[in-house]
Amino acid sequence: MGARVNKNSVRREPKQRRSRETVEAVLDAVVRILKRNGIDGVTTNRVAEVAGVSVGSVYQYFPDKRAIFAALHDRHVEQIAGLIENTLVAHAAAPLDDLVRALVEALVEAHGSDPELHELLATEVPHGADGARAFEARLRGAFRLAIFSRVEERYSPGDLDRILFVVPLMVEALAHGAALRRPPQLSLAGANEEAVRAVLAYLRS
Amino acid sequence: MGARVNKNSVRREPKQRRSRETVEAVLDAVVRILKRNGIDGVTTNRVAEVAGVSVGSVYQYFPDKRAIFAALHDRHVEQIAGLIENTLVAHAAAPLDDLVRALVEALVEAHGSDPELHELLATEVPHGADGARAFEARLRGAFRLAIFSRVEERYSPGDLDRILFVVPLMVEALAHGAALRRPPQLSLAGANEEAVRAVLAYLRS
Amino acid sequence: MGARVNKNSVRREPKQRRSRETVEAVLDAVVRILKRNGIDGVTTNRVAEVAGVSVGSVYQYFPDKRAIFAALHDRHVEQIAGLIENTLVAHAAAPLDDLVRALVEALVEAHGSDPELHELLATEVPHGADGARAFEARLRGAFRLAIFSRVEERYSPGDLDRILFVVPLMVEALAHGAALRRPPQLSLAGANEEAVRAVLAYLRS
Amino acid sequence: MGARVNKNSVRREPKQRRSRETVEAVLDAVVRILKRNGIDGVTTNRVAEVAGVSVGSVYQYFPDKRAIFAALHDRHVEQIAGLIENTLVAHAAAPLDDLVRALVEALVEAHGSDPELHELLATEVPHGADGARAFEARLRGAFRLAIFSRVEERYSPGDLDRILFVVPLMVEALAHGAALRRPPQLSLAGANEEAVRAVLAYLRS
DNA sequence: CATGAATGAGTGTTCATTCAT
DNA sequence: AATGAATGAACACTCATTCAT
Repeated sequence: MGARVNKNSVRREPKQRRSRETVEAVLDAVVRILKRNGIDGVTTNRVAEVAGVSVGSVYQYFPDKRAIFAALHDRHVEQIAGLIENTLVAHAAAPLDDLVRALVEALVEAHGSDPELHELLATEVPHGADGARAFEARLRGAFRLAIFSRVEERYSPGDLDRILFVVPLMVEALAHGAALRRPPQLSLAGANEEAVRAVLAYLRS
Repeated sequence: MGARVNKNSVRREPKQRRSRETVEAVLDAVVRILKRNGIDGVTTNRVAEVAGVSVGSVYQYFPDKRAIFAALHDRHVEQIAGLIENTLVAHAAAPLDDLVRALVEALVEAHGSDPELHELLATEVPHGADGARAFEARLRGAFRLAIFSRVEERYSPGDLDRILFVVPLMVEALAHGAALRRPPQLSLAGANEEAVRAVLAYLRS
Repeated sequence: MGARVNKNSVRREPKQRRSRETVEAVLDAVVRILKRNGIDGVTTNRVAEVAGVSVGSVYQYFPDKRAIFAALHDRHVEQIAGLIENTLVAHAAAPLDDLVRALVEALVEAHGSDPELHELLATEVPHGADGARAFEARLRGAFRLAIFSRVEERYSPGDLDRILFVVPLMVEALAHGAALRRPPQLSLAGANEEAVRAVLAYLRS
Repeated sequence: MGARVNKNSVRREPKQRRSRETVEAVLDAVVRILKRNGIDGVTTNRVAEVAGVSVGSVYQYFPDKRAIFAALHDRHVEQIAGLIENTLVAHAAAPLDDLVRALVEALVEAHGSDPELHELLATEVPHGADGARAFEARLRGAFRLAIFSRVEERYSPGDLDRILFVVPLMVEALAHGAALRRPPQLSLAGANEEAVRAVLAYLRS
């Protein structure tokens, strides 16, 4: 029986791994082309070529071109949300100041590590309103977790709603701004610090 | 000489008015199509048709398709910036609380009055990184004006840079969020209020 | 006034002529390719090339590929129907024998003059059931005219329906057969003659 | 020896049965898809799926897609020819009138029992000229048998050729017409009757 | 023999752009 | 300037066919 399970799993797993690998390869190819040639360079044939698969295979995994972009956005959102969740776990026992600082820094880092990609994703790669809303909701979920897990903080449900409305938007906007829209006079560290201050000022008000 | 100037002006003005009208008609046509058929429905030929001009005329005013989108974003940015500037003038003598509240409300109103368009502009209509940066810079300019004009507030240059980094991003993000990303439990007024609180908390910190 | 009419007509006519010419060119191109490369050689791009126009222009006149085939069938049907109507006019005063003989011969000639095309049209070029029915109806209309115009023949409405059911089918089938499905032992003239005999035998029964 | 033959036959037969079953399944699948989705819905992959076999298996039995269509036409021709042969056997001793009537009715029935399929086969499913000629020849063969078998009828070889040219074409055209191209005023029975009359009128002339 | 994932040549079609009128 | 028919490069996508398992 154990053998059977093994047999099944060794049969199914490679297929699933293959799938994931292909999907990742396609998404990476899109990113590479996006950076090299801009959105207009992203043709399904070129994506396939750069990903090292055939066009047909691309269409095995994505119903159409838009779906590729949607998946790219999803992957990105997932990365950011994962980052937040990790940060929260790592600072579960730390004072609020430190958590907020860590969160902001993590997001700035996320935006800053590949600013070009971020810009591209936000400004050129089409993503329906649903995608944008999903991003917000995912972020909110991550933050909800972060706040719930802190025993010392106690909020009424109404407070929680308001905080979960303000904080994700603030952190995302300031982190994005720190990485990509900093005015020339402001250093990255300074922007970072100011973002942390703003969030803490709100949380303490 | 006066005659010449007059002659020129009567000749040029109608022409310029004609130009502006055509440009506006084209931009409005894009918006209409965008809402009805999404970004993929926006073809230059259809834009011309809906605008009531010929394709050729569209190309008289825009070098290529991207330029149309760029102009659309520019118009939008200008509207928002104008709004801010108007609000600031109207509340030049008001207490800071009131100004901030008015600014937030004005932006929420701007986003909320045609949320569909906003969403579309932000998520579907391509706009290079330059466009996004220009938006930010324009907003910053409007806010700088708002702050400079208040004699009672005095900030060091460093403070000013930091404030001009944080506030526009916050206000824009929270107003956008209040109009379009509000969690179900939160009323528009509640979101408004919370946004104001957040901004004031930061400014007073 | 006459000048105005002229002006209008010289302006509109060339456009209409242009249209018809393009449509004919496209249809002729399809026929040429069909004979040279078979149905699989008929690609819209090749059709355009052979017709001496751009693909875009082809799509100005035909909504899609099937429409081209439909138009080809229509043209063909019209040619045959026209042939029948001409024959009938030319033999309006002739005895019935002669008319029938002339009709059969005209149709055999029509099928036989370009047998390859006929075969191709019937066997390879897709044409929905509607097309086939339209062909039949058109033929029936031509024959109805032929029979009505002969004062000497008098049929009850029921008879007429039956004749108009049998004769077009017979004539078409036998003429097609004489041109394209003749058994080896039978000469074209012999087949012709036999077809005429069959139709007359029926009409006299 | 007998043993060997047996051994071979028990081994081959199931295989052959399997083959026939697969072939039939494939052809039935084509018919089903044809009716549901038209000729453009007929893709080899879908055919395989609907037939419940793999694409690979389809290619085991058919060298390419056209061969599937050819087989479909062949099967259809065989059904009709078989029908004629059966009818002839059943009416071997009947008067000519009855035989002709039975033949016409059998063919009308054949066309009428699944008119949609017939239409599709004739108008959409490509079948090279060879196929059409083969159909004609097969029909002719069936009729030749029918005529030879009647001892009472005596025709000269020339007569026979002419009859074998006219009758199959007439019967096929009229039966097809009765089932699928009847004018609105004419009942199926009436069309039937008229077709019989026409054939008999010819045969007696 | 059977399978069905993978292939990639090739297709129909669109649409930004031009330019003769 | 304005027009809009014509262009044709380029694209998204399909599907007949293969072949490693």
